[in-house]
Amino acid sequence: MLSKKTKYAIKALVVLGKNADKPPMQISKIAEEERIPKKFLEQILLDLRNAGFLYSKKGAGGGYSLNKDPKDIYLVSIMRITDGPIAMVPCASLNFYHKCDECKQETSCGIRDVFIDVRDATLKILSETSIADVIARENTLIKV
Amino acid sequence: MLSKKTKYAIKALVVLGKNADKPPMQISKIAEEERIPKKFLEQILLDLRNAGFLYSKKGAGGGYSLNKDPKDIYLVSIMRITDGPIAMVPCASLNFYHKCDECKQETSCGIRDVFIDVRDATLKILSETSIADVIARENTLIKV
DNA sequence: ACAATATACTACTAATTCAATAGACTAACT
DNA sequence: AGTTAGTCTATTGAATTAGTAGTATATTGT
Repeated sequence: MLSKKTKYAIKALVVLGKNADKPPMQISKIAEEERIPKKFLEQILLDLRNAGFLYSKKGAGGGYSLNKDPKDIYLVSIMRITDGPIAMVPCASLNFYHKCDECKQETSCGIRDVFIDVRDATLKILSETSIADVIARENTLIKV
Repeated sequence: MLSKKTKYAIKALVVLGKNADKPPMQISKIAEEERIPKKFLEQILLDLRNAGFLYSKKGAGGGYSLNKDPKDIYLVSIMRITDGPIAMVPCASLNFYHKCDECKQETSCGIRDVFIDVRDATLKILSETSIADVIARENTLIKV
């Protein structure tokens, strides 16, 4: 399951993506619009900022805005910041690899082999889908 | 992430699949071979038994054996018993659907739309891969 | 300068889930 | 009867996740 943290992160980035040409948006406004606990969102946006996805400005008239083109923010990057690994087993993770405690010989593990395939299939989608794509999908869904 | 419960379940089924033509295998033996805490494995095997995948026999000479052909036990079925949903968001789940608390209009949610694709990609692999396939993969990996 | 606004940062708490353990019970075989 | 092995329910402990609190810092407008 996706953590709420990740879901909130994507929602916030989508909102900020739609807001791209306007002045920065405040945490409280994003929180209200997306029904996200404000203080929790605050932490999430901070993580995204520290990872270089967001620009922030303090003080009156401040807030958050995207620091990149929505086309260049892929879901996989967000998920790795907020949730960590994409793979369902640690031994199949590219960026967060570690050995399974109980595993005897990883190289010949059939489970790992299958879940490497699952990881690749998931990764293909998540590394091809950007915030701009999510927004585009929403627009399509609304029209239909 | 896959729960340890699911990982242990698959490991146990693989062992039992390899043991298919022999007398039933005891929990303690499976636990030892696969380095799984015995009492925990006990519960897992019980779940799999209650779901119809295993046959069990009490008393001396008893133990567990598969109740189905390893070809007919798909990873997706096991995961749904031990972990529940396959999808990464509840609103994209086929068998364990429920609405996201904070979601306003699900039908036009871009996140859901993407994660339905992820679910389908995952599902394709997991519903095509059986215990027999996992065993076959292991054999191939050992040979190479 | 000062008040108001808004993010930055750290620490903490609550709730939930996951992993594991314990123990008493039932069935089967010798 | 005694031993072996699964059945079943409850409980505990650990880890993770979700959310809250409070203080510090930066920016703007008057």
